[in-house]
Amino acid sequence: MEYNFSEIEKKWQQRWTAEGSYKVTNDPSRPKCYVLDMFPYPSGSGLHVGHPLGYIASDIYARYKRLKGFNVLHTMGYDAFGLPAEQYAIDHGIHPAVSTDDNITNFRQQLDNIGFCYDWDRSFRTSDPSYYKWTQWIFLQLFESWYDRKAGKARPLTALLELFAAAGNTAHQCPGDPSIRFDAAAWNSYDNRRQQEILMNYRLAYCGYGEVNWCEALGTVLANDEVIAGVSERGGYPVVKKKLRQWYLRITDYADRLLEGLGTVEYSDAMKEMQTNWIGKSFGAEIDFAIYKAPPDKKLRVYTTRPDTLFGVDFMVIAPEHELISTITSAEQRPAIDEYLAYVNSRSERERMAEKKITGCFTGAYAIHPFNGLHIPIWTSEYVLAGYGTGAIMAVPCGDERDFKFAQYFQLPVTNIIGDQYNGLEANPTKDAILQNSDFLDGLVMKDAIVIAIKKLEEKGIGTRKVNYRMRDAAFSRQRYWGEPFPITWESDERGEGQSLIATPLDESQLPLELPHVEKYGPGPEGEGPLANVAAWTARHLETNTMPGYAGSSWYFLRYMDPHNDQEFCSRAASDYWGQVDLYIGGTEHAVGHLLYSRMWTKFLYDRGWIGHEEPYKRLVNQGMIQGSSRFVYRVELKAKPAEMNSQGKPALLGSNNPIFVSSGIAAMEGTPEYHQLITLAVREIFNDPGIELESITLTPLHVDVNIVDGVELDIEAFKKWRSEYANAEFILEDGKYTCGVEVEKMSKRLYNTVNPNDLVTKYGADTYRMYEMFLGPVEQSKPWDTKGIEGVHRFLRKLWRLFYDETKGQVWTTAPASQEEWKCIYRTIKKTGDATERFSFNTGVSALMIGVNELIDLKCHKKEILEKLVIILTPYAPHVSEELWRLLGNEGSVLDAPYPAVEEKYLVESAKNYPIAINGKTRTELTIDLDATQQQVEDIVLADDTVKKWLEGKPPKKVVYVKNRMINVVI
RNA sequence: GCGAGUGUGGCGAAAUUGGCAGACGCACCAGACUUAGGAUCUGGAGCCGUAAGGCGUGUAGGUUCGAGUCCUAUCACUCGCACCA
Repeated sequence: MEYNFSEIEKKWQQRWTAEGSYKVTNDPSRPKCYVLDMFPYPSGSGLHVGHPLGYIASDIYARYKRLKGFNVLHTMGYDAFGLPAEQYAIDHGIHPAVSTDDNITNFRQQLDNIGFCYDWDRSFRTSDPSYYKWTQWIFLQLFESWYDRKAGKARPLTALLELFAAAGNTAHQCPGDPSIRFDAAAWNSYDNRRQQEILMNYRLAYCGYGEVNWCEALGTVLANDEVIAGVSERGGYPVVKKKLRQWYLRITDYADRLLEGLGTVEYSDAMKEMQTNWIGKSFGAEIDFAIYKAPPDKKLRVYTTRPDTLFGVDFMVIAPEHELISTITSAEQRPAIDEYLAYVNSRSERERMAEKKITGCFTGAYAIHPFNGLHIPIWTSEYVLAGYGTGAIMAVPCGDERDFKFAQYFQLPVTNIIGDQYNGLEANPTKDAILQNSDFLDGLVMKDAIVIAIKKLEEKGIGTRKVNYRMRDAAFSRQRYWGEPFPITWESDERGEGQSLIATPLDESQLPLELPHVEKYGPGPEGEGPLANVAAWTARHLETNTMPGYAGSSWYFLRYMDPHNDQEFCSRAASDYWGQVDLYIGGTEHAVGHLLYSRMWTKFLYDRGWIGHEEPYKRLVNQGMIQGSSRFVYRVELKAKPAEMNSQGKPALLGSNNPIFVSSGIAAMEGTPEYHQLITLAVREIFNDPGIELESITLTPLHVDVNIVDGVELDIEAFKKWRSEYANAEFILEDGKYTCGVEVEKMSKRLYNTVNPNDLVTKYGADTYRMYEMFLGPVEQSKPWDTKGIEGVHRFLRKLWRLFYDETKGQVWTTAPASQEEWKCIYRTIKKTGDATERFSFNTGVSALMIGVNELIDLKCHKKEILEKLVIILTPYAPHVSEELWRLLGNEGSVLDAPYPAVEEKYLVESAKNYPIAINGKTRTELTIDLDATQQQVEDIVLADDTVKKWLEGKPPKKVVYVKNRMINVVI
């Protein structure tokens, strides 16, 4: 009876499904564990071996926790809405609903093959109306809520209305526009249109005009995290700034709590760092500078984190978009400024990013230093961004690199306020220097001076302490088809003014607002979404934008807890039971996008009392990326010398019809005489013509499908079949083999370096495949895929099988009682495997199992009472073979619910230890000594040893270091 | 430029706290069984050296009885951010 993995796996997958073995119930009487994968966008190219890495890790952990007695929630769904799905559909001319369907079918089949323990009854896709009904519902709650900064939490808008009616907004500054101020009387006098305008500036989901990242090629706006270096993350198309009406999430109001929350979760430091940087909190001051010869109410307000350098200011720089620029520019500078602004306008975001040259222009205006009255020239330059701080800075060239370069370029004088800490050649951004030339700050260390400067500025009423964030409110609308429609209609106000439409929420009873099926989903008119082309849609005055991809993924983890509830997004009982996700596994690419948004939504739902916890993911593990290991063949095109001219008198091109490939070792010699000679000889043989002389050789490396390469050796027959044009290819070999070149690249179909899990499962089985992915190395680590080692893991499972059944002898397991040594072996294995699984060190978990099996083979142990424990601890890693063996041993229930064996420590305690004996730190010998030996006993034993005596050469040792249960070191 | 991370045999890696460096596996070598072996089993193996022994965790220092692990400097690679005042 041999290990027939394909039969075993098929059998158990069917039975587990039929028996509902993975069905999870919300059972508050049992301890819970929630293990979640970042759900995939079902791409058209299906899964390659890189994708399941995290899924296998979480599956092992989920199964392990189940054996440990936890009620484990583990399920899977699809992030089906969004730009990639729509783009794929457009590229392939298939409706996104159809392509998404097809892709999901394919994904599901691939996932099922690997044997995951998902409760598929809880699965959904974000594009299901029954799901996005609740995405829309949460959006409406965001729309109807504001952030009460005093209370530090979101509250319903109705509470704000009461506050306004009673006391205006004096106690609750308007987050959207701080200049909006009114008392109760004013509020009550406003008409509905004005009141709605004001409320829009408070809503957590709001609509406004703003500079957005507009991508013409994709025909939509993108969030900041979807734009990389001036081009779109998807497709790499140019992105420009454009003013458009957009929906936003007021995530900036959650900036502080998103930062604080990082202290309560277990994410990697790198992940926390990325989020912290993205939020970009900085502490500083806003300072008002009077402008020379300007009316006193026209002040130049700058933001600085270094108010201590106030006396080092040599010039001011304002952003080209700054509102003051038109009013302060002097007559003689006007032409230069106009020209400069035109130049800035002509530059795309991309150009600015790519070529960072120093540009700028003097406005002709001067600011007045509030303490020494000096006149400070005001410049404008691209390097000051309109969107951050006040869009204006005070430039301190001796302390800031950019200011310094600017000063140098325009030959502006530099004031030194830090003495010999400034060398005149570059700026020194230190905070530790002692200030000079700084009036009341003289003699202070800079970091202490910051506080003092702010205090003085506040006293004089020309500055205030100010916290700034780099993070902007998140753009929340897309001018695309394949997303959740906004449950919003645009109603004209009571005066029927077409220009001032009021965003009006649909009633909850009208949800879900279903996405209409359309045949064509091209862009609508004037930057509007495709829905603007749907007459039935526009007739209802419905919002024509759709929500971005991250809307549905911001709360999906809650839906798994209560997936079929059509009264609520998730009952409070369900979310209270399952609580936080205990383990969340996914890639780093979602570090700032998805994770920040879902953290914000969770905090919001918590604020409003719908759930009881405010951080969604307690522990986050980022699986590494599996890179592709590409293989290359080297094609040569050869030009023969004139002696070989053909009938037309042109040099013959050899290898253009029947391609010729040289092995990588030969290709590597390119350019050497040996290379030329070797190829010439080979070509003479191929064409059976000893007269051929080559004039030139052109070498082209080409990607070849990794699946027809064994290690680096090309399967030539498979290669000829791979492409019809290679059917008659010729090969110049090395040692009778064709060796391919190797390079590590991203895994992608285009590079022919993808490996499909299905192929490996067919060849070795799901259990082998699962274990091999884990055996590759730590989950968090990125590494190139290499199929080579999978045989070793497969061999392990076959060796395991032979502990139970032998090909010739049949059953070899017995019910004989186990020996002391066998117990010791199994308990050691249980301990090591369990510990490894607990700390996500799945590669060492696999190796602990291998060691255990090797030892049991050495012990010739075939005892049921030992083997059945082994089978249980193997279950998380290789569930199919474990279940099969478990049943063959005569057990009744499923191994999936067997109790994880406890470690009996008594079998593991030792009375003596084989100590390494080191001389001066170098191990020279070993001695077995009782664990409770005293220092004196140890010294006596060690010094009597022949090897030690030899090294001592008769002299007494300086010292004998004895660390119990570790080692012994003799110092000479 | 700034921030984070990683450097260990031919290869993937291991070494929870400073205590036998290289577990486990791949590839490799030798042998056994075989008509055969890309099956299976047994054994070998970091490098140099016949051996004794020496050298070994990117490089150079340091702390320590003892360093892959801690400290300082430096190099290389990977990732993230990139005019954020």
